[in-house]
Amino acid sequence: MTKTALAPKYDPSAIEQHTYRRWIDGGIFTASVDSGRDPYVIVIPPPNVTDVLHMGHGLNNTIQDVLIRLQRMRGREVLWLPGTDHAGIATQNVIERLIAQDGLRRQDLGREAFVERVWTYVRETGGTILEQLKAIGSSCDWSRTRFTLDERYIRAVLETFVRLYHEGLIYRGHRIIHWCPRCHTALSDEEAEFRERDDFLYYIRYPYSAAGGARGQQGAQESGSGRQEAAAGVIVATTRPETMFGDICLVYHPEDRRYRGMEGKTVEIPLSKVGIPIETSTVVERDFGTGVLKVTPAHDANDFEIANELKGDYDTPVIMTAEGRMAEGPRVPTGLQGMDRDDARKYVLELLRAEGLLEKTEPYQHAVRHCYRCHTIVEPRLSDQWFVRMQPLAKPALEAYRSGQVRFIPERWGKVYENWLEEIRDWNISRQLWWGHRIPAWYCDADGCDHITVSIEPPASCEACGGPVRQDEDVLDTWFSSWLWPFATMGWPERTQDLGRFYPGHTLVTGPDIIFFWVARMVMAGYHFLGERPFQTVYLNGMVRDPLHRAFSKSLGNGIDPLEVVELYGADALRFTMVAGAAQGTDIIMDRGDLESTFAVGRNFANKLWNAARLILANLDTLPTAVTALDPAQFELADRWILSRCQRAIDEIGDALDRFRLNEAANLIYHFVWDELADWYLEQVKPRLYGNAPGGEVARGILSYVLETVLRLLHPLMPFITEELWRHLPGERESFLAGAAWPKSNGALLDTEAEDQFAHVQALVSAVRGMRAEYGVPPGRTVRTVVQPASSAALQGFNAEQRTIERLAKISQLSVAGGAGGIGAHAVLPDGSAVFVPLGDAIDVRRECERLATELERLDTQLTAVTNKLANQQFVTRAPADVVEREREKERSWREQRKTLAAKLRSLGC
RNA sequence: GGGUGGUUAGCUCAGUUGGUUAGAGCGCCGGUCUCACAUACCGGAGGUCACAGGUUCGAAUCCUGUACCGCCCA
Repeated sequence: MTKTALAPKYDPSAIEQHTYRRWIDGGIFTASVDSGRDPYVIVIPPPNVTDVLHMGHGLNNTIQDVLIRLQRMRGREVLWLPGTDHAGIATQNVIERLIAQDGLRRQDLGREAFVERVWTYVRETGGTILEQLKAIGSSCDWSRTRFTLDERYIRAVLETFVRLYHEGLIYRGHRIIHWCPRCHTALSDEEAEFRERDDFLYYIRYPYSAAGGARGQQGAQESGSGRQEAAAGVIVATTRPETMFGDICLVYHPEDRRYRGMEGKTVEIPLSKVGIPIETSTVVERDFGTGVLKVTPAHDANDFEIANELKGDYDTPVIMTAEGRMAEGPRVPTGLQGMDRDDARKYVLELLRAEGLLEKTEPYQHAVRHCYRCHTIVEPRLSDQWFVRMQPLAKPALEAYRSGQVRFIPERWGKVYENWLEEIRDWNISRQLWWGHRIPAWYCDADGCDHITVSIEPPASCEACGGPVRQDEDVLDTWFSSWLWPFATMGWPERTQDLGRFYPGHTLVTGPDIIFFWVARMVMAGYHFLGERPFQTVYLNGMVRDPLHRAFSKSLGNGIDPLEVVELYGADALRFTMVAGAAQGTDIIMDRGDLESTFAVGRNFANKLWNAARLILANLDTLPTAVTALDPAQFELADRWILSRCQRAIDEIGDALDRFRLNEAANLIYHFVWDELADWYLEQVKPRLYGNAPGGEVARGILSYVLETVLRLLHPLMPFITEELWRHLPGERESFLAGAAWPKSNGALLDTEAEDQFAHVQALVSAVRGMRAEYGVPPGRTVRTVVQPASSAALQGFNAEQRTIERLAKISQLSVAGGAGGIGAHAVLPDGSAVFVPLGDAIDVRRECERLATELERLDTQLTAVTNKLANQQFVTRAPADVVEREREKERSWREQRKTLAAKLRSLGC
């Protein structure tokens, strides 16, 4: 390996791109179909083809990469399959905005030219987000990159449609759907999100029609009002007065006494003066408004259903256009025709007020559906659309969860999934867009034939009558293609090698916001088309939010650009910070105002590792001896200690990762590297490295082993820096850390005794440092120290590491013997060992007495508590034996400490 | 309206099945440019674990209720 001196500061920009290039050239990320290894597969949640990387992608893909790199190191045949989604509405919107700059609408271009325009854009920019994923280290198999509009993928989508149609699971339906008047398309239930809105409830009088001859019935008015006009009609409360021109009747509950006998009477719609009857329906909520409901079947889903139940034979008058403007026609007053729905509402209210038909207005908060892409209020609209019959598909998906075939992390999301599937409704998959998979259905134009030909290949003529056909204008919901992602990416419906080898997959990592849109539907599709679950575990990561807990969004400008973070602090710093900061499934808060402190953890840690490695590598000029080839008899206490701690790190980190506790794994490796390796072992080992102490070979062998192990353990989290340092390790090993083996712990190196003894060493050093600081001993000055060990472990530790203790605590001479009394600074270690630092004049006896007295007081409080606990028969008999034993141990040690402390107080004459 | 998550140090958060003297990072205070690292080292301060009840020998952890913040569904 090249032996170049490492820079004193870690500079990620100098190595990241180059390192990524090397991985690619080495073919490390490419999955093999014939390796014979056990596969491990993750399919990426495909980002929109027009997306640019944001922090949410950053977190999501980092988690995937950690899992992928771990399994790769564990020897699995790993496939992380990347790709993008054509994102019908979103992408079409982008291009429409683009051509709008030239004053063009898509209709001006025509369908073909417009779609070609989108393709041009997608060819130019579609790879952007995938390139950005490389900047954060994602180890995807780029040779298998897919797009939902790849030729083969289109084939899979069409095949799916045709099959489901012939199975009776896709049908054409005439009903109210959610319509976005801005995007000009239908939406599924999931795509029409509820949002709370502060609105008004308008109480409108529908006068009795003159023709109807209804006379002064006491009707909808509050009894107290007693106003004369009250007699002249029925009052209806609505949030949408502008839709009243589409009313077909008014309804009240048949048991509502207030309106008894009104059934069959006629009122007229204000302004338009169209006469409509009054009916009854049991679905009316009597408590709402006045208890009378206006029924507008073409513009409200509930009303549509109510209308279907009514006895009378009614039309469903449509009074609004696809653009959300008031329609032309006899029902809408001419002054309103062509007016936008919002303006129409204002104008209608104005007119009603003028005519004295607006009884009252009250504030009303309610949830209104909005388009999930452009946030425009959705317009319920009656139309013909294609639907998927969901119940039969949901069944196996539900069963998969209940039987544990598909599990969620965190578990609670499983209930959300289950609940949605239980109450599933049919899925509207038609989109009135141009960008997407065109629906493979052809309508017959022949007179009297209403056959629909559904096939993958365009039919020459109607398959029923041979008449001329024309294709459905619409495209399919994007999710109708992405629900096939786990297998369509692998070549389905062909039985490809990839499909045989890599389906089913293992883990899906995504956000809880798309459990319905995507996760549940993928499970359905997996079972329906392949008879198997698409993955076993769904890991749902949290969202990235700002300090006010708001999701990052472009309009708020509160987002953090991951690429900016990569540039400033490096991809590893970004990754580590995110993983360490995001506990399982919880949101992560990041402040764009203070990037420095937000990412300090990761950046500082990378630099720490870099420098620890720099120290070690600088001393490995000769090939170090393997740990297993060293003579254990020559190990110092610290050697045994670090080796033992290292084994625990291996086990604990592996365990945390297996449990998807990525943040625990991050914190474990952090503390092992920083607190144990750097702060203690590297300090302990220096004399041996610098050659003035024997044992250099042992030290170098162990350092080399520990560093190598650390690099392996840390690689999934911080791939770049570890791969770079890997190159500098002397000796023969795997050429890429990314392809190297995950470490296995060696039970023979576990050494509880060494850990125990070394803990006493650490305690002593800390105690002396503390006393030095307490009395302001200058850092350069050495002190004498006398310690009286209270346990054999302490005694052995102090003896074994006397030189270390002296060096780290700046002690001129450490006496491990009795007689630790007199004027000076005093401390007691957890096991009761007494420490004495004779500071002579520097000591203020009164202050020392106070300090020790405080200590004693604290001990007494604790002792009382533990003594009471142990005196409690209930506790001793009911608590588990090991808990009781631990309490006894505490009491022993505190009593010991107290004894020592009391003696010190006496000797100081306090 | 139903469901669900949260409320722990100034800030961001850990705390697995109830058994700690409640932890971390950042920030703060004091001291050090000690030959790997000032993106560092050493020492330190800081919390009645939202509130009120309850279960238990024992509650940050379990139960009930309240308040506030969030998300999902209707």
